[in-house]
Amino acid sequence: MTENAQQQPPAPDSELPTQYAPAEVEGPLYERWVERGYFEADAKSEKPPYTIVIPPPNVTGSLHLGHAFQHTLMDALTRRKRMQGFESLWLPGMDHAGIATQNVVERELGKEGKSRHDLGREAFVERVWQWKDEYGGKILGQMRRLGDGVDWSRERFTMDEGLSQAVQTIFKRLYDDELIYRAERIINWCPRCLTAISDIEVEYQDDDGELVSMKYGEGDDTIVVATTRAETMLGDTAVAVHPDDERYKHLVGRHIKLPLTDRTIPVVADTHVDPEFGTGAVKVTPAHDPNDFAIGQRHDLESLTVMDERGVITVHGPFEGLDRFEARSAIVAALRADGRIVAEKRPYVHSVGHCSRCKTTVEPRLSMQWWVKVAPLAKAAGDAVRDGRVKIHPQEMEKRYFDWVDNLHDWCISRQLWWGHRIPVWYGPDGEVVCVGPDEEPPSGEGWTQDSDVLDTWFSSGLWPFSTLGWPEQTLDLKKFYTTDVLLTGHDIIFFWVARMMMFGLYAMDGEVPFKTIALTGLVRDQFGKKMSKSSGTAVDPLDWMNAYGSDAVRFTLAKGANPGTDVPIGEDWVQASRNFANKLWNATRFALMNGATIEGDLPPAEQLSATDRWILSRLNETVAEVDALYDDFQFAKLSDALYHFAWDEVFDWYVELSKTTFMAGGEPAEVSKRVLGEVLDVTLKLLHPIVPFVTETLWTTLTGGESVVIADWPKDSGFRDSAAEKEIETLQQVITEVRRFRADQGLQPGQRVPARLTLDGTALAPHEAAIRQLLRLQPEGDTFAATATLPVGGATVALDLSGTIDIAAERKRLAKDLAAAEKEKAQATAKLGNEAFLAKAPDNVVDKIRGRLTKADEDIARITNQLAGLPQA
RNA sequence: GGGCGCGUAGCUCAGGGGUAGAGCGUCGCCCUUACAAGGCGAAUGUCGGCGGUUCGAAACCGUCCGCGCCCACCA
Repeated sequence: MTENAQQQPPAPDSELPTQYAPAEVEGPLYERWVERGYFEADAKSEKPPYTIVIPPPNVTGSLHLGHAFQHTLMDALTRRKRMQGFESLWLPGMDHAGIATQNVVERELGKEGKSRHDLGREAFVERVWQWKDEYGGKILGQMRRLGDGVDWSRERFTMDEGLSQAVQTIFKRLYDDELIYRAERIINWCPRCLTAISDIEVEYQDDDGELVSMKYGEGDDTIVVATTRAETMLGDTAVAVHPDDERYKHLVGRHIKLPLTDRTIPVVADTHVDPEFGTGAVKVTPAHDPNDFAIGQRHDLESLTVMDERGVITVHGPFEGLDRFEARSAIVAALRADGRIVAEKRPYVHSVGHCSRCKTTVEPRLSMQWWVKVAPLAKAAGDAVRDGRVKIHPQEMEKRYFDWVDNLHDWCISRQLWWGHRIPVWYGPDGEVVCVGPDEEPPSGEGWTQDSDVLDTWFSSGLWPFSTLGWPEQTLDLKKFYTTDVLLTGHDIIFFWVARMMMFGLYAMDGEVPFKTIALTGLVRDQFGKKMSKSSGTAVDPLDWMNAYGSDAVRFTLAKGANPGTDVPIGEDWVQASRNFANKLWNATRFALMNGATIEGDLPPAEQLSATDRWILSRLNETVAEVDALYDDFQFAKLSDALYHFAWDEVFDWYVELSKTTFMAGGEPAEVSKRVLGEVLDVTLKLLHPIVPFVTETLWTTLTGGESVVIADWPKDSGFRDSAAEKEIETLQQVITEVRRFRADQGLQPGQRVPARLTLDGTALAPHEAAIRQLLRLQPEGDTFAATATLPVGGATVALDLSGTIDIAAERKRLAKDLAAAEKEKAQATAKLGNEAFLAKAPDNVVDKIRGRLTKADEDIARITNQLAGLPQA
């Protein structure tokens, strides 16, 4: 609190303090909303449903600005729909986040000097549950702080009982439909996490490597192959060349000696080989490279695995026990000693896959895993967008979605982890394989064991839009709230999550899409547009800002940055600016309350309203219409901006200022204006509520005495428009601005009262004389007039004389500058209107516009000339 | 290698065939009884370069330069 604020006398007619203190205001409100059940949706309601399921945050996480951003938008959408009379459901929950969470708990264990194997599977999983109970809810508290209007009675977790049921049900169904199968293939293996990961969990980046060319074979039968992965040569079972490659035709079908081993390997011809690349000959390691595996299949080659799950060489000999990278240099050294290295290129930049969880270099590995056959599912997922049943917003993102679903490889879903949904498949003593459905007893007896793997975490989150509503049970919730309306999430998880929900949703719900619209957001960045990261210290804990400036300020800043599909920069200065806006709302409402603004009774009919009143009501309705249209197009930045400017520039800086004169004069116009001001604030606060729920709740309930703006009716455009009043007030604003500039140029202090004579008769501004005098600090009359400002009003002119100490030279200079500008304008417009091609081809409204500019320029020139002539000689 | 997007005021970004916009920052005056977290006023741009289409281009087309992101089995 500033000294200044403390010196303020308490406002007599207001219960509100002079300054907005978000921490005090926001605190109690959220719990009250929850207690009153405002966010609980009723499946039996007659109202039309509006559903958003939250992208479940990982239990390992805490709220970062990216969450705050998306949550603000989802909250705004569901709050608005609730106010519009929808049965609005925003369903919260969290994701068990398989690898991520297991890694975190393993790290914890590591601090105690233990590994998960010391505990054993059951105890370890128990430990993860404990961890989840203890820390997992952190983000839920942060959601409350942010003001998320979620239905806590429906909170879900991707490993809760219902979800497990759903997972087992769909697994069984897919298995029976032969859309889930088990196969041995090359998979992406993380030698640190010790599990398979799917293609999209691999992040490629350019790494420095070395491309070595090494000579295989003896005597005349030699061939040079190039590789970046020399260590895999221990597992080579062929050399491949292109069938048309004349250089090697004589070798195809022959066997050559593989160096450092006692094996010979065949030379095979395969069209996959690019004769232009390197030497045109490629070593083939079917067990450690997906391409080589394919070649191996075609030529019936043996697959030799040369390293274990940690990437340690297992081949007997000098390299046994070496890590894969140590083995690489050791083998290159050994080959060099043999004179078999014929060329080396280093550094050789090439793309290398890394585990998205721990950044370890991924090792392609031959392994038995479970797979989802995605072709038919992906086809349906693509078609649903192609035929418009699901809209992707912004539309440019569609292409990215199609590129993926239309070129999808089968999805490896088994993970060699302990934390997750266990694969519901049992193996019998005689090789039987039984997939167990949710209501079935697993086979019992000697020798039966369950598959030890768990499912990819995205398998269960792929079921999220319907499993959270009770599927596979045909619940009331499912009936009422599925298909959900909007899926709002970052564009970074289109493939991980969005596409999988589409596939599973269509499959499980008999072709009913999981959501009507996919709204993709950008990522939150710092104030310079740079990526925020913990390591560089640029990551901000949103709680810090929420505590300092209020949740509303953080929310408003994020909403203002939300241009569709683009990244969102945010800086502390901007949050401060939003806090200032909240404070402005606060004080404007205080002013209104102190002056008796009211929402009692009907709005007076238009005949009883002043032009000022009609102007602001006209603008109010335009704003309602504009905001509605922007909401429907997910244009959060624009609608926030529109509200910001309407409230601040038009309502607070003009309507409130103009109304002061009306209030001072009293009488019937003052009564009318109180009602209009109450109306304008009532509607404006409602319009702002979805984005800044806390401050609007406090102000709206104080202003209206209503129970809560959360359950208030969303404003409707009454259709009232008054373009004449808008024009009139616009002119008034121009005149006032012009005179203010004149005053400022003359060095008159803003508060200094200046005697002045207004000649407004016969102009539209006549009724506004009192307001003009008030806003311009003009005294009723003056004796000596030193300078004349003559201002244009709707065709006529207003002569405005100002007395005081006038800097004639400065005024002359300014007018000369304005005159030059007006003359230039006139010349341009004249040239344009003299251009026959322009007149012939330009549309009428443009020609009219140019004519208007010419008229205006003429008026300006006349006015300025007049003023210059009226200036006393220096 | 393919695809998408972006280059507009000091910074972050809107806009979009017919006189260049916002917020923040900057400068000047002011505690004008809602608000100094405020008010009023001001300055600031060859809208990335070059060509083309057009009566008119910052906007449309082509091309070049710079930047970002996504995809790809670059041995």
